[in-house]
Amino acid sequence: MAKRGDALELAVLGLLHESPMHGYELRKQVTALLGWGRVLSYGSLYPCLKQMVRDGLIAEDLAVTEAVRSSRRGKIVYKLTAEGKERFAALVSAAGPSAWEDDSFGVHFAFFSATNAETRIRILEGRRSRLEERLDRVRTSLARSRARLDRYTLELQRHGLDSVEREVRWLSELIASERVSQAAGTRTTDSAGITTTNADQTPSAETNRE
Amino acid sequence: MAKRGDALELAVLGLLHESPMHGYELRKQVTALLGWGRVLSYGSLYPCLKQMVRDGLIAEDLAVTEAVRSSRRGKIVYKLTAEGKERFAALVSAAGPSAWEDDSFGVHFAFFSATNAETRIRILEGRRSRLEERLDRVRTSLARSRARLDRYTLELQRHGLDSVEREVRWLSELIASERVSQAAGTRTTDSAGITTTNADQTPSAETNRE
DNA sequence: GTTAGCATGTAAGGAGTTACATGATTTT
DNA sequence: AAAATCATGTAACTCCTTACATGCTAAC
Repeated sequence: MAKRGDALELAVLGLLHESPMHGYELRKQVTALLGWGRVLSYGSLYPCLKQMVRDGLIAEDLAVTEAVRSSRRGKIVYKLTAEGKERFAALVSAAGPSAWEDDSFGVHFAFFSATNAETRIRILEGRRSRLEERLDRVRTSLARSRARLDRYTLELQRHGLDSVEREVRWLSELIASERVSQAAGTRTTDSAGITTTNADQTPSAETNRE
Repeated sequence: MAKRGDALELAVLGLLHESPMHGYELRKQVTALLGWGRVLSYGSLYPCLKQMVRDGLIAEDLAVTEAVRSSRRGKIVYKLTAEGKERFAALVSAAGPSAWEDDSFGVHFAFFSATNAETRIRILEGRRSRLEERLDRVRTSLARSRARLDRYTLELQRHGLDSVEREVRWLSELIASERVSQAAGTRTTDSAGITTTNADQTPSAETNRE
C-alpha cells in the first residue's frame, strides 16, 4: 500500500466528488488545491485518468460529454463511479503513514471535511510526530558538527529547522482546535445517547461548507 | 543540461572537495548537509558514484583504500580528480535556473563559500523571483475561488502562502547582506585596480543558457 | 486572421525508492 | 553469542517531467 501515486488519485477522486470535470479543468484545480503553485503536468494527469477508468473508479459522464460533443469534439467529462466513491471514502479516512508523507499530507488535509474529527486528529498527530523525528535528527547532527560548518551551511540548517518548527506549531494549533470541536461533538451525541451520526461520517461533510 | 541529478552530483563533489570519503559516510553527510532530515538512499547514491567514476570526476583514493583494505575489505574511499575539481567549480558558480530549483537550491546554497558574491546574489535573486511567481499564482487563484473553498483548503493555502512569504523575506535579508559584503569587496579591488581575481570564474557568468 | 487559451494525448527517459542480497566489525 | 551498525551493491519498479503532436475556439 501507500503508493506515492495515491496522492494524485485522491486529489482527482476528491475533486470529482464535488463535481464532474474534464481533464484540463482537473489539472488547474489540482494545481490550485495543493497551494504554493507547483503545476501538475498533463503527462502525469492523463495517464492517471486512463488508469482510473480502467480501475473502474471514474467514468466518462456520457450525458454531459454527449451534450457538449456536438460543439467541442474530444472533450471528456469524468464523474465518480460507485466504486470511486467508496475508494474516496476509504482513502480519505485512512489515518496511516500514507496520510502523513510530504507529498500526500496536503491532499489529505484538503479533504479533511470529508472525514471525522478523530481521523483528522490522528493524521495531524502522525504528521507532527514525523516532523518531530526530523527535527531530532537535524538537531543532533547539527550539535555534532556545528564547529565544522561554514556560515552558509549553518544558515541553511537554521532556516530549515525554523520552518519545520513552525509547521509543528501550526499542527499543534490545529490539533488543539480539533480536540475542542471533537469534545463538543462527543458531548452532544453522548447526552443524546444516539450513535447513528457517526455511522457514515457523511453528515459532518456538509457542515463545513461556506 | 540541467539534469535533476546535478544536485546529488554537486553534493558529492562538494563533500569530496573538503575531504575524501567512502560511500557510507557520504550518505550521512549528504543527508545532514541538506538539513531537514530527508535521508538519501544507497540505491540512489552508489549508482551515482559509479557513474561519476566512469565520467572521470571522482576516483578511488588508492592510498587510503589500500591501507584500510587489509582490515576492512570492500571499503572504497573516493577523492576528486582534477576534472572533478573543474566540474565542481563550474557547477558551483552556475547561476542559471538549475541553481534555483527546489531540489538543487539547497545544495548550491550549502557550497556558497566556494563562489563569489556576485554569483551568490544572482542565485538568491533567481530563487526569490521564482518564489514570487508562485506567490502570484497562488494569490490569484485564491482570490478567484476563496468563496468556494472550505475552511481546511483555505487554511492549507494560507499556511502555504505564509511559508513561501517567509522564505522570500529570508532571501531578501541574505541578498541585502551579500550586497553589503560585495560593496566592501568591490571597493577594495577597485581601489587596488587589479582584475586578475575574476579571470577564472566570472566569464562563465554570462553563460546563462541551460 | 492571428494570437492566446482550451483541450487531449503519447513517447522517451530521468531520478530515486524499495526490497533484496551479502558480509565485516563493534558493542553489549 | 547476539544485536547493532558499518559497508557495498543490484534489480525492479514507480512516479513524474519534458518534449512532442494535434486540433478547436474565443478574443482582439
